[in-house]
Amino acid sequence: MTMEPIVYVVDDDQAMVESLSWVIESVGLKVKTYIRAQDFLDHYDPHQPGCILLDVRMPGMSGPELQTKLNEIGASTLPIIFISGHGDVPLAVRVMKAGATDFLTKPFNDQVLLESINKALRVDKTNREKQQENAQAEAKFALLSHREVQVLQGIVAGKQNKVISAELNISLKTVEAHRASVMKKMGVKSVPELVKLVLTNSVQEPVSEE
Amino acid sequence: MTMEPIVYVVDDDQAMVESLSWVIESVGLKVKTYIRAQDFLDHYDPHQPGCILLDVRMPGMSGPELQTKLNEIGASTLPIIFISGHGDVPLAVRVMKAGATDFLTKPFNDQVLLESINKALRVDKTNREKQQENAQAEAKFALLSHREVQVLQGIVAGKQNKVISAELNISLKTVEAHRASVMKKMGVKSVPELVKLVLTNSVQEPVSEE
DNA sequence: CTGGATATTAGGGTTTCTACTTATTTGGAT
DNA sequence: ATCCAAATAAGTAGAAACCCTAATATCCAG
Repeated sequence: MTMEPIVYVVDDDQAMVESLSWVIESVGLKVKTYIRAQDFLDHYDPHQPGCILLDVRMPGMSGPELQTKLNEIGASTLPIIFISGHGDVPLAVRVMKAGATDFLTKPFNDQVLLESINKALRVDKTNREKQQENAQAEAKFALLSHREVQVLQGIVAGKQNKVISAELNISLKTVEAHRASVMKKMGVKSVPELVKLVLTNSVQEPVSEE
Repeated sequence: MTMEPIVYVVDDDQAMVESLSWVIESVGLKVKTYIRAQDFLDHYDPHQPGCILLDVRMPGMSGPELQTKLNEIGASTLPIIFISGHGDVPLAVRVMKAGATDFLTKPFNDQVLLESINKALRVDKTNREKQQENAQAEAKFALLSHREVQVLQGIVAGKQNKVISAELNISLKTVEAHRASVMKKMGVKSVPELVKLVLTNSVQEPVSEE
């Protein structure tokens, strides 16, 4: 289920919106337009891949304000390309530092626009793939019981079963049972696979205090 | 050997340089100044922590040109804070996309400047720590013979010794010997440690966010 | 030529992990 | 109260890994 990406155009200038839509659709990309930032917020689907072409200056919620809001809610960070008619360097720098992928000043070349959109869509794609992997690892992790998590941490920390059993005050046999259960639930057949799964998916690591 | 960071000021405007130096030194930071980008290139030490305050427009090599050059040679990417007297949005966006940590337009508040410098120095510090760990791992890795590297890869891939021996067409006993040698040379006592060492140090990238 | 590093193999013993089965207890959820 | 998942634990057997010593062959450098 690889959804076709959508280029969201958020701009209050009707003529600009139509012009942008024409250019973007001319290369076969889907476009959805909003004349107010709030409209976008109300209707967008976090699971839909794509990117945002966002006007800086709009009545109501401004482009940068929308960016801040999207960053705050966190879920599904669509890449944002800002579009501005006036040269405001501090603003441009601020939104770039806040994670925007580009900041275009009018008038701009169609080629520049499309290039920027393509890059944003590529970024979104890799982000989503990463998130996907992560979600799957999290889902498996959620299946583990409290004890199993403790044992998992011991394994990843490189501790032997007997060490884990001593630390948790349970028998070696019990640790072995939990260990087998962990391997099965996490869907791996070797310790290195388990370690990789845990490390590359930002699952919590054992904090070895000393 | 934690060297004191140095704020490099690269600007052809003598008055500006003195003003910046005064502010930066007033909070106890060391400053070195250059009136030409080439001077900086000729004299800077990649091992010296710090950051660069870089004027955009200079006779000879411009600020962005220096940034490009530093990115090309790659080694020791000092965080760069650009300083500009004129509002050129496309330029600001370009250098930010190229990795600059900030872009200040004159006139700017001392507080803003110092805040930006502190952030750049923090970024540099974490980058260097990461590079340090990486270099140590690389050094250990370099000690391994060809065969040992092959066995290491097998281990990290989660293969059993007998599988590795079959793939390399050598006896199980030989694999065991190489395996022990690998663990010793890499300075680890368990497979999970080994996997972590390899995974977290195989590919390094400079950190750029806060 | 010789010493050192590397690669290869082996024996033998110890430790650890895995697989399979069985069984008791306990704390929630229905 | 009953049922179930989780935690606990034991046994047995075999596979795999670890540890130590030792031997042979090759190649390179001093």
